[in-house]
Amino acid sequence: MSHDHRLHRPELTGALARGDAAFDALVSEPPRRVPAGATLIPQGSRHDYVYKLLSGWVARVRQLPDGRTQYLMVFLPGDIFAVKSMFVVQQPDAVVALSDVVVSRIDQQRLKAAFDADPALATRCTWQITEEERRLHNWVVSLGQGSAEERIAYVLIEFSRRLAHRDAGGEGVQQYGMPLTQDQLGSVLGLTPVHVNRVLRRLREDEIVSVRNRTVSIHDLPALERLAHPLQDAPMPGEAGALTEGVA
Amino acid sequence: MSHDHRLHRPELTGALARGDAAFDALVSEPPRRVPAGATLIPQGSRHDYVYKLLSGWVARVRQLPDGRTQYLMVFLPGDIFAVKSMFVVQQPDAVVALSDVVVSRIDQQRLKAAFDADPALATRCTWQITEEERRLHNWVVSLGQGSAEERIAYVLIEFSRRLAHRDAGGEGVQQYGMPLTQDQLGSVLGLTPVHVNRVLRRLREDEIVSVRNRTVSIHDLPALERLAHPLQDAPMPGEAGALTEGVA
DNA sequence: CGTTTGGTTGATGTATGTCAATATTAGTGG
DNA sequence: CCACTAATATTGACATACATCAACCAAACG
Repeated sequence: MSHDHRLHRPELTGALARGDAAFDALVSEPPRRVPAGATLIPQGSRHDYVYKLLSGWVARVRQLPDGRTQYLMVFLPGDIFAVKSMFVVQQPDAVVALSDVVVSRIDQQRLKAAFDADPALATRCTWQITEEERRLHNWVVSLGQGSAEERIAYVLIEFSRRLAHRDAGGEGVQQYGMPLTQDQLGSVLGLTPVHVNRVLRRLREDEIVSVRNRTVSIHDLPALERLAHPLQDAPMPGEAGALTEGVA
Repeated sequence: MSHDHRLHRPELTGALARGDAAFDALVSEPPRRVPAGATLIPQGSRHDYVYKLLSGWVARVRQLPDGRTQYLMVFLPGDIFAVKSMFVVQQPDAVVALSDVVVSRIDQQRLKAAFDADPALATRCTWQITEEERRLHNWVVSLGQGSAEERIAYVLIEFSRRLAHRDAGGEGVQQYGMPLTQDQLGSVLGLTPVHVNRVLRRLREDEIVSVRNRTVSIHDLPALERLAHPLQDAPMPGEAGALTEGVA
């Protein structure tokens, strides 16, 4: 968990790190291993745990009564998810493992007690939701205004940034593993899998990105960013910059 | 601020009410009156206040560099907004008044201090973000999967419910004022204003809802709910499972 | 090896966008 | 209260991005 100092309040850095540690300290059970495709939280069920994702990819999914499916959020290692458990009885969405995954979890009641007792932990949890909200805002913009091409470019860049963030704090990574199938990508993007396929083909033919074998290879990052550009948040000063490091 | 006991944890009711009162107690300046169309928070600016909306409608808006516009959230009286100010330096989106509005506000630093000192207030703030997140999830589903008709039906019902919630706690209200222009509705829904117009005409001709004069009149609520149904969150009652099992 | 799952491609349909003109309503100042 | 203007709403003709349907192919996999 790290954050961009142009965006986030730098005075929180310490509290966030302490909150993160406090979270880990509360974990009592050993981490759980969950295979790809498994459901961590079934949709509509009562649920009493909050999770931290240690490795692998996980997604929040909503299935409509008539079968349509929308992915609402993709979580990457370091993310805390289902913080909502502290506030709601039922999770209105399922959470599923996109790849083999390792998570640790805490009972919501224990966590809520600690939340009340430790402001740093409260800050860390609230920060996580705030961060999710930011991503959701971008998501809404993407779905509401973006063309298929823009949405795809955007999501591929977002993944790259978020992954790089953790590993290196660098600009983004040009190649990364991405367990989503084209079908799932469609459900993330609100597009048909065949349309996803066609757009990916075009991007590949134009030598911008290729997505093959669960691997994304960005060949022409500037071009990709140009495509995604209108959807970036905070069109701030110079250019869409890297997310920078934080946290010791 | 009230909540659904089928969804929210009942044990929080007290803390939420206390947190709400704590928020009000922190307000030092008299409420501010803001005229329709005014910008409360400009996009991309540094901002240091958290607000509570006392009356009127307010929205969070994102303007893309090429002019496209997406509304990200509509706030109704009772909502606390810009809680994010406690965590981020810059607001990536503008917040504008959709109607004449009255708000009270608190400096983020004072609020953050109180947040750290008073778990009930922290709970209230975090609850608000959680609630926003829930709405955003529904929003993403709506944009990603809904047809124009479904989205419109859904948004009209959501407004009705949220308004009724506050006033009566009842089911929803059949008639209410709604300051959004068709153009703005389009920016909320990710649709063209002319398409919004056409769909509204159809709904009016079918005697389901009419939107005229900044007033929404629901003539056939069951029909409207039937249209919006697939997009509702939390297929609450027992079943709804359906999503692939597979845990090991 | 056959079966499955995911990917690729074509032909065709449709919901929604675009462009553009006209009507209506809402302000505004005289 | 009227005349003028600017917003907003309405409608039509036409364009297109994306969906749908339906094959076929290529890895992955037991």
